[in-house]
Amino acid sequence: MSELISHESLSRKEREKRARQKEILKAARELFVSKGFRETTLDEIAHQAEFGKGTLYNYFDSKEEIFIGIIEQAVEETLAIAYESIAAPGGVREKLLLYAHRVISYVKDNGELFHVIYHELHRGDAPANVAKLREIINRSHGAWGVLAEPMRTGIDDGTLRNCDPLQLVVLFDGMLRGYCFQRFVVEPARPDDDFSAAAEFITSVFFDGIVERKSKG
Amino acid sequence: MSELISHESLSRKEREKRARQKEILKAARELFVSKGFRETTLDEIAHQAEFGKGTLYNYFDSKEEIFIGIIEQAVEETLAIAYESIAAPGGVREKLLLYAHRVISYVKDNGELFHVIYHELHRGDAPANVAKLREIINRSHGAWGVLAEPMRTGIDDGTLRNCDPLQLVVLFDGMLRGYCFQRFVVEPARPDDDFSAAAEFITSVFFDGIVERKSKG
Amino acid sequence: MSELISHESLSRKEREKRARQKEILKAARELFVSKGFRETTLDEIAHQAEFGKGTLYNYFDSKEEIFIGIIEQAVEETLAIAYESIAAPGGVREKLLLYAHRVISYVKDNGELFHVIYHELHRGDAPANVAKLREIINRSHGAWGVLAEPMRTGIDDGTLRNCDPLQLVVLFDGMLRGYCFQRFVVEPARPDDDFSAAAEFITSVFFDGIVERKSKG
Amino acid sequence: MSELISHESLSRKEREKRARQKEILKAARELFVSKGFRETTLDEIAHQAEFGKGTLYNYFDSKEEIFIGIIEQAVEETLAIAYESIAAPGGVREKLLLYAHRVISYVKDNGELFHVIYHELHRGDAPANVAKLREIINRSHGAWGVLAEPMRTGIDDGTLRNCDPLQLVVLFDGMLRGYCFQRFVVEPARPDDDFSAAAEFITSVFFDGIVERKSKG
DNA sequence: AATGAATGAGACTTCATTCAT
DNA sequence: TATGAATGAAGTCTCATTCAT
Repeated sequence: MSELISHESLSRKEREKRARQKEILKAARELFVSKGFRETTLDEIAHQAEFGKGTLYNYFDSKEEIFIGIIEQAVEETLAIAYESIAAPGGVREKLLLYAHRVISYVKDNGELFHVIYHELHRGDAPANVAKLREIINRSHGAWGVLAEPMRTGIDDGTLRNCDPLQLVVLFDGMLRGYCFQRFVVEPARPDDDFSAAAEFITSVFFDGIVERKSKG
Repeated sequence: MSELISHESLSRKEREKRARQKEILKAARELFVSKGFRETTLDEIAHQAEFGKGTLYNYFDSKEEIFIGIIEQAVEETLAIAYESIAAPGGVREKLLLYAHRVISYVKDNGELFHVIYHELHRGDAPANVAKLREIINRSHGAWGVLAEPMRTGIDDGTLRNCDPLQLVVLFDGMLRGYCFQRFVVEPARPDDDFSAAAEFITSVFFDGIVERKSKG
Repeated sequence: MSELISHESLSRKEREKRARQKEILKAARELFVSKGFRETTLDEIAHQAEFGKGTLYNYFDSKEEIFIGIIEQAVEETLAIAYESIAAPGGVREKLLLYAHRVISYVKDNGELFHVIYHELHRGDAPANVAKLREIINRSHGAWGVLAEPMRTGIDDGTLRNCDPLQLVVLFDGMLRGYCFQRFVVEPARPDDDFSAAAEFITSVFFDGIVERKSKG
Repeated sequence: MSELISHESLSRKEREKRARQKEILKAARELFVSKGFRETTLDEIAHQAEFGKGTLYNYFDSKEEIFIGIIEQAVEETLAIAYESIAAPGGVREKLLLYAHRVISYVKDNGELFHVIYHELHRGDAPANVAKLREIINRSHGAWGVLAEPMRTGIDDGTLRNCDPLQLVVLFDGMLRGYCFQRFVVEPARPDDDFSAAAEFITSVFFDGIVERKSKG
């Protein structure tokens, strides 16, 4: 029994540590997103997380480790969206429609997170953690690979034009990011409108193009 | 006459001042693009521009003013691309194809410039120059408006689907940015391939969609 | 009876407390000697002593108190060496020879302990414990006084040159420290050689000088 | 002529830089000696040197570089003393007597400088500059080698006992350091007495020993 | 007009000490 | 009593900006 207790107590400690880490990441994430990584000070993070400055160092080795933690979170979330989407019932179109939905919601809630991340990731002065970052970046781009699968299926069964499926994913993703940027960054004040319609419109443009087709013959 | 002379001399001075400013902007631009705004020091800019550090302050009031100068340059260039594109002969499709060309070349040559700019522009703690920046941002988004014109024409004459033309521009631009990001940031090492083909492919997807059409039957 | 019990229990407690203090001092001493006082953290001491960090404060009021404890130990040991030496059978020469032996062994085993202590003791910004430190320092220099006794005897009975006996002790001690510094700090890698011979040589130089004497003639 | 001017101006700049470096070293040296290296803050050095904190970094890359600068100074001075001493007219005894004089004066003026230096030099966590420090340390011990020369001469011509000359230097130096420690550190308050007599006494003990010799018989 | 040495606010990080459990 | 998470003062170092030359 003492074993159980000790096990439980260890588990509780570990759980509490994880919880604190998440709290800190949450606070830092908000600030990083609204101000950028370099522009956010540890004092601000500590204040936002309602901890003392030194306490942060009990959970992360450096400011950079906090940033890496956030990136890991975001990458996991991105991958989750991709996997959820391809698990949707139906064909490619249905899956991408769901993906569009999810991405728009995600960006709406998380703002410029990806912008900040890309900004920091792709710079020359990558710090000591090059190896870890490389791995994370690769995982991140893995989301494209996940979505490429149903695309390939569509190509193989003759539903879609014959071309590089990864390329197609990139273009679709590009349209989504473009939309989100214009919608949430350039015109953030506009009241929420129908994001479902937006997702459908984008998906429609991607599959059918923008040329008007006199249906009927 | 002394007025004339003084006027001429002032004019020469003015011209020289502009020339110096451009040199500084050129140096700063290279550094900002490769290292980011915060990470570039005035020492580095001064060294790259082959001026003394103090001299920079004879041409710009602050580091931020230099950044604004670069943004202005970039916005002008972006607008120029938009105007050139819509001036191309032919219909919407030809104009957008040219735009795709131009954007890909531009990003290839200027790297992450836009990334850095967006990163800095859309931050909460915009400093004293809010007004000036707002104006620049608006001009920047003006490029979308320029491209929206031919789009509207296409819609009006029934060639294109009936929808918000600005929205369409945003999606097309998004595909281009997505492609460029994947091509120049994620896979920068890949040898240059046929960018014309890429531009045509993207334009084709945009106009015709990705669905395979059994032409005729 | 309860008094007795309580007294006994207190006594046991007291004994245990002393034991714990010694354990802590032992751990701290090793670290202070190899890393210096300022460079050793309480975390390291706690880990080395296999106690929790907070527990240390049940036995010492501050990091500085730990250091003082170590100094006290060292001073006691130094005095012990002095007293042992003068208790040796024989005359001044035999006593000092034993002292040389002891000091060399002690420095060999305790490394730079004295160096660290002197370094910390003789600083301008002596903290709150000035009084206590002064007292300890005086005790420490007392070792010289102890050794001065047989020296004075030698002077009085005409065996040694007539001069200040304390001065002589200081010079002899200096030679020993010089030897130890060169032997254990400058050339620590050299394999152990005959320290007895060294002690004898030093003692011989001190008593007889370095001038070659044509014995007899 | 412009060449000459430019050459002169460069030289002036260089000279001024050296002068500033020396000012900073002077200020830092005083503080390091009285408080120790770790205990002296950059703010204090800056204040003592009457410079802004940032200015120090125009002349030294880090606090550690300042310390290294001081060590280099001290080592040069030590070597100078050694070389001056062996250049003195007369035999070994006269040379060592001069050395004793010089060392006592030097320690009187520079206090615990060497103590601080040794303390910092011989520790485990030697920083990045291991190579440079090693070289400096070796130069420093070179002073012993310099003094060993006349010692060897004395041995060779039969004046001195046959033994390792370096060993002898170490012992003589030890006596001097011991004397200085007792005189300037332990009893700093004592009014200046006759240091010449002290130097002569120490030299006499070293050469002749402390045993009373019934001259004549 | 050109320069770069001087400046000090502010950044990240460490660590002795406290205190709730 | 034993613990170690929490704390914030204090340390080193950076860099945009100023100003005397």
